Amino acid sequence: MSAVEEAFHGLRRMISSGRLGPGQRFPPEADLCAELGVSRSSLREAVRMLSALGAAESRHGSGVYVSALRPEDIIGSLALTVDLLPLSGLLDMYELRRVLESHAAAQAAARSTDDINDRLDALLDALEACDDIEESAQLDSEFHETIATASGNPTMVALLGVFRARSRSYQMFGMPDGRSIKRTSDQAHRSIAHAIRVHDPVAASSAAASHVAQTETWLRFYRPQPTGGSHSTIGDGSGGDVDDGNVDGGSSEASGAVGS
Amino acid sequence: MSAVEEAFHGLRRMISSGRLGPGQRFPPEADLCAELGVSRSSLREAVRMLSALGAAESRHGSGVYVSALRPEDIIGSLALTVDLLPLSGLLDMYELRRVLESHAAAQAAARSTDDINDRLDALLDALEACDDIEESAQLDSEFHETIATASGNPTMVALLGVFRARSRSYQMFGMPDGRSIKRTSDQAHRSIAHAIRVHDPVAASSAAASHVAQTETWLRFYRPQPTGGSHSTIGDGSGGDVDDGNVDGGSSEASGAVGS
DNA sequence: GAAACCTAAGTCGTCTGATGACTTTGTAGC
DNA sequence: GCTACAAAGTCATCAGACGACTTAGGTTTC
Repeated sequence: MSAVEEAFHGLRRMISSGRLGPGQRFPPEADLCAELGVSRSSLREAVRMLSALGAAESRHGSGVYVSALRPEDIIGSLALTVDLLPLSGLLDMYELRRVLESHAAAQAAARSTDDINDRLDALLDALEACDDIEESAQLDSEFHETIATASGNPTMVALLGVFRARSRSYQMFGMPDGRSIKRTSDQAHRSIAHAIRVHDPVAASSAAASHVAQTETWLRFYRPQPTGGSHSTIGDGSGGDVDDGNVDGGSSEASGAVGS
Repeated sequence: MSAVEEAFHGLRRMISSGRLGPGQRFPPEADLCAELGVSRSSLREAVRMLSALGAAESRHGSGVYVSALRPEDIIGSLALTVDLLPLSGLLDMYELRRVLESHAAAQAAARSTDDINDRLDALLDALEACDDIEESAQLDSEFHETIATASGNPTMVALLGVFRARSRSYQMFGMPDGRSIKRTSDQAHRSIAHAIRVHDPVAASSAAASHVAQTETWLRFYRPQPTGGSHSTIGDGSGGDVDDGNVDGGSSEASGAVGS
């Protein structure tokens, strides 16, 4: 095992063994080097890995700390890399998103309060009145996040957040049929919100599933122009019912707009 | 922005802009340092981050390469850190697992072939005949992975694999009622496999959901002894219907056994 | 001519030392 | 008590050197 791997697993073990708990501070770099038997460079690379994965956090001048170790922290670490996936892979993710979003809507319907329902309605009012592409994307995202939060599972919020962040790179509302797409999307949102308000989990679930599936279809057939550039599609020949022909992959730099 | 972050985003942009595609090689370290304006140490830390997240791969003597950028690659990077989560967080993840496992079973039921059905039956025969805790865990895991694979979505396979890897740290079959638990688990597996064989997605879905929920209940109330040590539970006061009282968190070092 | 071997260049992996920046703590002064 | 300041502790970054590994190309051998 290389020096960096050695250090990485050593640090990891300090947490998994219970020696260090969430929020606690690691010993100083010098001590860690001595204990793990590696140089400072290698140790630092190992710490970077742990912090990229959301399990540790380095504070300049203070020390290296174990993160809070909430599932959200770990899952959130995906956010910076899902952006890099080509579109063909994104479609696989949409199947997961559809299932989870649907479940979240059902849970939200079972547990919704007046506060939540009012907030959802307010967001939809603003969204329908909104003409700006970027702002629409933001409101759309908040709508879905509110539902996820209402479902009561922070891990779900984080995972759906990651999926949503990825979608944002596509100019869905900016596509040729943008206005028509947005109208359809607005209606779907109303259906979901209504089902949640009347505590109908089954209706909420299917409305959400249908909404995500619709978005997926737009993505697949309209082939939106990515905003940051494009790279070649990778061939993973196992997409199930996913027609992964020569769909071009792309990725986000400028933040575009999204319909989801 | 710090030097390492600068470098990290620079590297990331090389991919997202389309300048480098999956499998392609980055310029040598020296060139990257010059282009990004950072020292070699900082650059290397940035590369480590990217590789920890599954987006790049460094090969000694050869160069740094962009990964295949399949969703599995990215999601698989979670495997090394979910082990660190305390039990309270794990229960949130089980809700996601239940939903996804259930969906995968339904998809598998719709698409199962003779090969798959035979393989599932063979695994269950072996599992029921098996007395060794560790081997049981392995067979159990293969059973679930086969179903996920049959569902046709590699991203799902990867995500469920991550969840499963985490479960393995708990000695479920080794608990006081281990034999009884394993019998119940075996029966549930048979139900799932049967529903898949007869192409009944609804039955497969509910059988799988029920199986995961059962496992979740065992985990929550039996409080298995973690094998590697334990750390204090973190309080996230938002577990939905999850009763996150003073359940002790733990983590894996020795590979224990699992029922799932 | 083909295969095996060898050599050299290119590249990453690791270590060491030095300097700067930031945080924290304790102390002195008011 | 509060502020200001100084000192110690800690991480951030850079630079240089050497070793290990891979790759490519040429050479030898059969």
